[in-house]
Amino acid sequence: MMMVRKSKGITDKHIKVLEFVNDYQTRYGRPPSIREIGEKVKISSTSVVNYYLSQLEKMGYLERDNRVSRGMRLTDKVNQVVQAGNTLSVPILGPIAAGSPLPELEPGASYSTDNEADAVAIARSLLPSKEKGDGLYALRVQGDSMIDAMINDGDIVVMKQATEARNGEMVAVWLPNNNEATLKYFFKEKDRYRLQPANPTMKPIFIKKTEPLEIKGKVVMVIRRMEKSLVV
Amino acid sequence: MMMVRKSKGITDKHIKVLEFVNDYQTRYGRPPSIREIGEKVKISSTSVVNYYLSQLEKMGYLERDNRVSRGMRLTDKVNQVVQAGNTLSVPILGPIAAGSPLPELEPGASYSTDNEADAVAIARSLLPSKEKGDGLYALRVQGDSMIDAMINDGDIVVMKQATEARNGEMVAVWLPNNNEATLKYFFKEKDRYRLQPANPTMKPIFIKKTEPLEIKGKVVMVIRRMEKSLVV
DNA sequence: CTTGACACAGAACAGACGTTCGAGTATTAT
DNA sequence: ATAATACTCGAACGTCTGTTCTGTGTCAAG
Repeated sequence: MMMVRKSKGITDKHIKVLEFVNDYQTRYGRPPSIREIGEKVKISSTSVVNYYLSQLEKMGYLERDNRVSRGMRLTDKVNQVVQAGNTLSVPILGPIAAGSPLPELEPGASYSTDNEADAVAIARSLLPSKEKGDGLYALRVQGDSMIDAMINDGDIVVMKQATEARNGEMVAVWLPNNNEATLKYFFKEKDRYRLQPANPTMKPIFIKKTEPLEIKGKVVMVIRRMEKSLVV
Repeated sequence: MMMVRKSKGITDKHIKVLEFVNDYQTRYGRPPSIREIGEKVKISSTSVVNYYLSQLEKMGYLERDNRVSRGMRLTDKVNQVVQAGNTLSVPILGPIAAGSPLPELEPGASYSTDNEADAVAIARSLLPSKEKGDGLYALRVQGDSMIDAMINDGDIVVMKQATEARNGEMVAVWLPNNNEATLKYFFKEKDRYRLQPANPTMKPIFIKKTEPLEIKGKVVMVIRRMEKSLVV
């Protein structure tokens, strides 16, 4: 009853196909043939595989080159469904500075990487192996305010969406009372939070549990590129 | 006269083939067909292309899957000849610490990445576009001695072989008189060198030009992974 | 019930593709 | 010179591969 149709959406079969194409691609360095897909995804006709591939192309999950054997490649959009490739495209959502609030994220959303200019490619091998790539985003550090976190102006911090943290994890927090964004190691103590700078010579900040403290994400990685030289 | 044979070695044609396969692979996400290679490399017979591919396979530059269309993939060894893929495998040559000398490098050598455990994959898009990957190596920072360079224990510094530097570049230097390795911004002044810490709150070191100072490489990138949390 | 959209199967076709073979030319070693 | 080796070509073969077409069954809407 009613239009409870799944049409227009991705079905299990679609995902199976994408997964297999991705697996095959990473394993053999080339896309599979239509018949190879059919075998593994239990589709007994090449026309049906072709049918699915056309749909996936329309949905933007892959591009096809007509009349070329193995003429297909997965797009970045596939990362929302399946983890693909050696490299993960992490969107740079904006700047992070001490005085400005952190960019708001819709929880669970995957930020598509339409704009390649505003993204960094991270080699998957540098991330924890279980990391799928959901909820990963990056911020560009502005100003010297993170120096006590050993993070410099211009650095890129790769973060994972989170609203809580375990002791010892480095998190991005927003302190409404201080109107301040900061990156610190997080420790929950008796009745307060201890925010410990990465630089061991610096003193921690203590926040009472009654005071507001918003965890915006965990720091996964920090990248500093040295191309442009210091001009002092 | 004499065995000035190029045989057993790579010829221009071989490199042309590898370059094209690599270009095609990065552009289309799949290897080219034998005939596509022949067109671009100006080989008018498929059997000749096959001939070269067999040789390249024997030399270890690529693997082939018999009787499969586009059944070939480049190996890591290709990186020594051609820049391949989205990701560059940079070998970690050893630790860097204040008190221990930096690893010696044979100039111009390309350090093959046999051992994947001792290498980091760097997304090529994070490197300067002209960077080919020769003479790139990485060091794992040991201890807190580089804190004034905003570099932490456990960080990975990606370096490029160099014995000189321009003003403002961050270099790894060995100071024989002090028996110290350090990472600093480099400035040549009238009769001295100024080594400026990345942390603007720290004071520079001055080295008279009469004193020895060995530049071991330029810092290209710093990577800090946060997987393991701080335990204090 | 009829219609139409949708998912799937099977077969057939034409072109793409890897492989092999016979033969020719150039380069080097003996 | 002669033989061996390296390199190149062209063609033919059989299979792989993408495409297309016809047909079947399901299911919901009118």
